[in-house]
Amino acid sequence: MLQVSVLREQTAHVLAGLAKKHYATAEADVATVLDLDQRRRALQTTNDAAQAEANQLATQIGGLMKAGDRAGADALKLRTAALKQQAQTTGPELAQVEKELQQLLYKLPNLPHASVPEGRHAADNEILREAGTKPTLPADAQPHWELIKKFDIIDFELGNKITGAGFPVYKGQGARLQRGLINFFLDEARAAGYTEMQPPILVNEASGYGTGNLPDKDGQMYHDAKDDLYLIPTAEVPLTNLYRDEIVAANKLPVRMAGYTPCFRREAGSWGADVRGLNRLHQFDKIEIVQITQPENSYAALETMLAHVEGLLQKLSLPYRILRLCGGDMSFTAALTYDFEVWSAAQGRWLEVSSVSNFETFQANRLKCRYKVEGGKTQLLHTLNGSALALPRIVAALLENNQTAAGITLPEVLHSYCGFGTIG
RNA sequence: AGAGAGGUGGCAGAGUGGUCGAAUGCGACGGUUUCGAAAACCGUUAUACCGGCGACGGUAUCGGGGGUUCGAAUCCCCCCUUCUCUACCA
Repeated sequence: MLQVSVLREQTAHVLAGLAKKHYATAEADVATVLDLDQRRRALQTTNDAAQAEANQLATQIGGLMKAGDRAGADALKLRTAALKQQAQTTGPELAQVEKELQQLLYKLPNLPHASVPEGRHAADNEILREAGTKPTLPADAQPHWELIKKFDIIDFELGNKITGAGFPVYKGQGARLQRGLINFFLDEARAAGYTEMQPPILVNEASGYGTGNLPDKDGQMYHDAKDDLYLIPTAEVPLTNLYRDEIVAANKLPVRMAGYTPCFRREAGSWGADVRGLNRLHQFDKIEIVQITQPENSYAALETMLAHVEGLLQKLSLPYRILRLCGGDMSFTAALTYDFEVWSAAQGRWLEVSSVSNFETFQANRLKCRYKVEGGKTQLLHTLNGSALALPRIVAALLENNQTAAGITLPEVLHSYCGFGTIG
């Protein structure tokens, strides 16, 4: 959520940013925000003054009552009754204006960083670099959805039976590969200075709002109506919300956390042709890294996260490329996002396996996540996160890129983690 | 899941209708003292919003929300949560 003060003091900058994100009704919405803000402040000034008078009268009445002057007290009560009546209209009016303001602010996306390229679609993303060697596959190479059947390691039919589409069952070496990858990613994160965390995978409504998943993406999360809890779409939600309503001590900064969790996404409306196999699932495993930093350090932190993810892909010997997302393709909450894609050789396409973002104060403002600067004033922190990494597409690329007549040859680094070097 | 008891500032812990944003202690910070430190003493020590160039003033917040009242930390209702006992379970 953007800060009203920023809209008020840097209106032109805000409008330019929203335009870069292709937010259609920027002019009108910003004007409305400013208008609501002005009305809100005027109403609060009026209300506060009335409340101050009422408080003063209440004290006087108390004094009169104690002195036994019932008539005097009753006289003052006439005035408080009038104030009360006034409050009955201005009070709800203020609440209404605040609510409208809040709802409109929830609708406005974050402003993009200066380095974000112009553009509307994925095709406009800037390719930062490409690395690794694309493998030359044998003539009878198969896509991963065939390979998993051939080696009997991931079973979609069984998942259909016990749950539904998009909930695969990992079997034998498939399950062990999952476990090995999870451990590998967690160990790497720990070595890079991230504290391993195991959060709940159901969160309450306030947490959904804190990271910006609500109200924007309400339909994308699984929701348990009975207890009003949401299944997390990413560990970003519980981990970042650990710092909701906190004033973080300066010596605890930067916060660095890593967590493995299953992730749940309804993917409403996006179930289509090119989402076969492991490309898109309702449940998948992911290791997420989260940082909370002082504003002046957040872009340096983003670079370290980028380097960390890049190192993982290099250790897995997967060909990859890094994209800087354009304004139109970035998420609602991000100020700057780098996507990592790996080459899925049999599909002949790039698969997104990680998204690393700086949210600046956008989440922190909702979260009320702050620290104290010199002089004792509180200031919003910056939040960042990235996948390090999401498993299914990594598995897809590992299977496709490393298929040989003898089976799937796993990269060296995974052998000890999995307890085997070859699938098949 | 049933019964009972609680949730107050960074922590501990008073306060059961008015002068309470809240005693006291601890901790932390600043100062005095000291060669330095400890001890002692003095002082400071929540957050958000509104008004003001500022000094400062105002409003709200005692788990959350609603209500009663001129006035609520204190009374009433709902929710969340913690502890004890019972039940259950990995």
